[in-house]
Amino acid sequence: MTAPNTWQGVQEEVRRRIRSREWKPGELIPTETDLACELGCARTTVNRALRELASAGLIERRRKSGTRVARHPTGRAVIEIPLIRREVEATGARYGYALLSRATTPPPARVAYALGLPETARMLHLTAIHLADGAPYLLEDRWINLAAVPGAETHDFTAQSANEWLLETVPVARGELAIAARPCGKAEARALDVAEGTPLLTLERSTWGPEAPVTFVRLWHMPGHRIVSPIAG
Amino acid sequence: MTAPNTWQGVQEEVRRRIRSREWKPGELIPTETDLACELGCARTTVNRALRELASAGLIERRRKSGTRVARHPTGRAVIEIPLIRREVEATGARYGYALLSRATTPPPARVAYALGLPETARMLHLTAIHLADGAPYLLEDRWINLAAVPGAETHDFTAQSANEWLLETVPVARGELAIAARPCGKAEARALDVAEGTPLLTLERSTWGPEAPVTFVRLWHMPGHRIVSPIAG
DNA sequence: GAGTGGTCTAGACCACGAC
DNA sequence: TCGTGGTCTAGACCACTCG
Repeated sequence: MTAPNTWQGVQEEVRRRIRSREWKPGELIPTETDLACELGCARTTVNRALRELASAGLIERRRKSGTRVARHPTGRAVIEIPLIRREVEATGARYGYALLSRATTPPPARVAYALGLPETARMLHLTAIHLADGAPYLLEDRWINLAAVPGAETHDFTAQSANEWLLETVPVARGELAIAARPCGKAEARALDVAEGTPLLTLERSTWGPEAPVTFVRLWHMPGHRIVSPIAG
Repeated sequence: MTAPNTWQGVQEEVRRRIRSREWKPGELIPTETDLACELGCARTTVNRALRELASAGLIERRRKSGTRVARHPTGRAVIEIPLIRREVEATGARYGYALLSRATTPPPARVAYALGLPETARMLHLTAIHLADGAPYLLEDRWINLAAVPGAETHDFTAQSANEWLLETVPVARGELAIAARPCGKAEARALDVAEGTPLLTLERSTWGPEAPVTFVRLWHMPGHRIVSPIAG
């Protein structure tokens, strides 16, 4: 039990009232000042508690009109995106990495489109495989915008994955993640040692620096791979 | 440009110093008091700014030892889980729904395991299809724990999806999401009108109430479906 | 033991937005 | 206009944890 005059306590109490339908969906709840008075704490404390509930989507707040219980509480799942090496090591397995191919070529349309670059852009194309205890774990298909990361052209990616090098080298401003199921192609089948056409979970990440697009990567997971995460509600 | 003595301003400045390597990964940064003094604001303001950066994983804080720049900044993608009806309507399409099957049977091992229930538990098994502009959008394969939601046994799910009914009826305490790529089975192929074996993106949600497991659902998306989300870093 | 972050308070002013 | 949430301040005490 948390003390009721702490922000956690206030939050707990508000959650309870929402769960128990004491405050119904769409309904207005008391103002911060009133709640503070009722629960015997400062308004600041109530504000902190409610602010977090609002960012979690459980309530909706607007100046002047007040705070309402959300009508359609939308759950949220947070997916962590760690270094691949750490992801492998976290399972207790030994991590391995090998560069499969390297070329400086213009990007295919889908990559140019995802990053908002012209198809004539100079890009470095790398494919690499990540291993767990010597077995294929993940296939990485990466495109790096040489205009944004000129150092990549001369860097040696045989020892360290582009994943790690970029993270250390380039300041990242924003990114986008796309998750999809795709049939394994011929090249992926060979690299991962699975049958062509097998359904594979793919993650695509587009990354932008402060000014220019930096990199686009498609990760092919092994068959059966699952992304698991708790849902905050 | 945000005023430097607001919490957003402080956060911006700290982010800048980390991006510019002025404060390097693993390095200790000044104490809240020092920063407040330097930036000309109250310690409370600095605290708020740093608290959010810590929960975003950009810095690591410990009492007494201080605040460090995280060594391995792990990106995070937040996936929203709305009502399926709202998800469809958000695309501008007309939403449709049809119940395909209904039975009260013991769960298969994978469902029992996911919820931590015995395989002898009484469960309601529903399959339903969600439509966008009359075309298949999503196949729902749901198991409901009748011990936790007795009302489900007599409820009519032909008009309203279990998705919506449960959300309105049962208080949810926590949940888990698993994303995977699976080959389309015979039943799914018929319901979604796609070829058997086609790679489909599946979402599995397990949901618990305050005391007991409530429901397990597997959602089969149409071929090519992507989950897209910004990455916070 | 002492330094650091974590939190609460009481008061104040501001910004948005419904009326 | 004016009520509501959003934020800043200065000060205080506490809790954790390192040396």
